[in-house]
Amino acid sequence: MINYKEKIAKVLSDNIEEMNEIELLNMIETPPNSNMGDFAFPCFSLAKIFRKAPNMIAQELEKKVDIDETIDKINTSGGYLNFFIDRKVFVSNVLNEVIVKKEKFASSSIGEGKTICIDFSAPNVAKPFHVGHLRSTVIGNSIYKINEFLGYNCVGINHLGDWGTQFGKIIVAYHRWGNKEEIEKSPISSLLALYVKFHDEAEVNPELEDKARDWFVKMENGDAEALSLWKWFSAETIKELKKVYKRLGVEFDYYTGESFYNDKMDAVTKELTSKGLLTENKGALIVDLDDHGMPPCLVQKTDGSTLYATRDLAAAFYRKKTFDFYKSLYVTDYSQKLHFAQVFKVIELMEHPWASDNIHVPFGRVTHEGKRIQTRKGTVVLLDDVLKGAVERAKEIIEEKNPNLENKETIAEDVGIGAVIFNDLSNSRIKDVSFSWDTAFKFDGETGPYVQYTHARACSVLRRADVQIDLEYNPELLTDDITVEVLKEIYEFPNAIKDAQIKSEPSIVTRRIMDVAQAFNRFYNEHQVIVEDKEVKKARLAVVLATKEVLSTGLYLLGIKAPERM
RNA sequence: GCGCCUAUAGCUCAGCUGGAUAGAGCAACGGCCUUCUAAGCCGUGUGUCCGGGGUUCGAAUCCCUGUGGGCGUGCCA
Repeated sequence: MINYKEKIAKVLSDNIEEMNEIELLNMIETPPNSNMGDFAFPCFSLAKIFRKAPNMIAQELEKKVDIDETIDKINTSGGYLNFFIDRKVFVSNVLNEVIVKKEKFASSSIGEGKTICIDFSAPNVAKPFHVGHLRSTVIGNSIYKINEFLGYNCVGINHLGDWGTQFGKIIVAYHRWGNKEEIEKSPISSLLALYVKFHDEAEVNPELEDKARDWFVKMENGDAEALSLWKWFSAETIKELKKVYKRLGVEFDYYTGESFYNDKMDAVTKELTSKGLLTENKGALIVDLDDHGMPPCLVQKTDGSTLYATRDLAAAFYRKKTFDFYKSLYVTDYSQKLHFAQVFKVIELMEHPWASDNIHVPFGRVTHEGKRIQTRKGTVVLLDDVLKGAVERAKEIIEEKNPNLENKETIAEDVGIGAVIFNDLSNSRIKDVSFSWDTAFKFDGETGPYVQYTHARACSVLRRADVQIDLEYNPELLTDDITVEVLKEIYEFPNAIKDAQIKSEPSIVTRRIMDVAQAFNRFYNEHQVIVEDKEVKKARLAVVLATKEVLSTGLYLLGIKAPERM
């Protein structure tokens, strides 16, 4: 597609020797209102250089600057030089690109040959999957899809919380209060009950904590009973987890949880020792990070067992060795910020140049009615309940609006789950989200169903028209404000994806497809597409097709289904 | 105490590496379905952009400082 800003910057640089093309490119902006122009160049900063008033400079440039047929006219307004694009050229340029590339529109090969590891979701085994885990899952999944779309080779890793002292706790609890039949019947809820009970009891009986740590030491030392219990608990929960992922449409390339690194931590400790980074402190082994303004990174506990950081170090080395990644992302909530800063710093101190390729992608925490969600306190909002509610709501609306729809169940599932995912991906990931049952089930306005509905609507028009869409349409019929607005949004779509990739920020894609949908709905209400006039019909259908492609690609990148009817 | 994050309309949030009258959705009220899906569209209004300084021709945006909220700060993950 035509890069207008580059074009303008190039011509400007021929007339302004004092600045280079890149500087000029960064100065070009979009006016707040399209009747002021499509692109603008503010001349204020040139006032000093030329010792002239900005509006004078703008007027002089107006006379000198001449682009080509892509720019229809240039005028000035105060200190601004405003460019008006040729709408016919613009419209056909954007539409042709989408019509030719179809679902590949906005994709790229920029990442070819580069591997990106994405560590996401990582729920704890033996604990229920709640709305908090959902964030890492959907953000990570979308980042995966976005990178893949831009040509990167992605490796999705589910770093399950399947190792650590928490298992000691469950083993202790199981020995005291558990029974086999109950766990087999409903593994997650029984294990959770044991976990909660443990914490309640430990408050009055703190020695339980010591017993739990002892059991974890046994696990790390290969104790048969400890390991067989651990294996059983893990297997039961992973079975349940896979059902959830299937429902969410999320896949992983590897289910290598923390336990996977059990035999890979020694090597790290050895390397740390040989590089003189490990020091003993109060019986524990640490890497001192005082010089770097951070508390020490704990690598081994007094009792000889390992920690989260030890496993993350081992994981980083394993991933570098196995995948030779270009970047390695960790999608977790921001409370782990310091932890990752420490781990990455340790790798840097070990003098591995790829230390800086590790990136923590933090996101805000989920609260429920202002309170934190804590598994052990029992204040969880279970994902199952949320999905169930959303799908039921979708079903109700279908019965009300479109009772003759085929495959109601499937579509209700797509829409309900889509609403939940979309909601989680619509704000900047760093912001805390306050979960509320009301907004989770809202299907009006800036929501997933709104975008899905718009997509289904576009599909419906295309189906009814039943005309093959090709490049033989007349762009002159598409130059009105409302239609051009749709194409401007589509024009920006590829940039949104690139931006989202750079920032690991799926909400940029979410916002953009919202805008596309909004512009399209305006167009849809203003212009009848299926009309007698064949020329008009064909031209408008091209806009419908382009919108449909962008919406379905956008939803795909967010991990949301785009049903053709709803 | 120290470090990081955050503060924009009644609520939930956009606002790109500073630029022209600060924007959406929700909620409220009014209008639009004998024409392609009304889960839609159009209209009506509200802002000390947390306070105070500073840089700049220009600051919601950058710097300093204060305040509110969140998170982290050695044997959890």
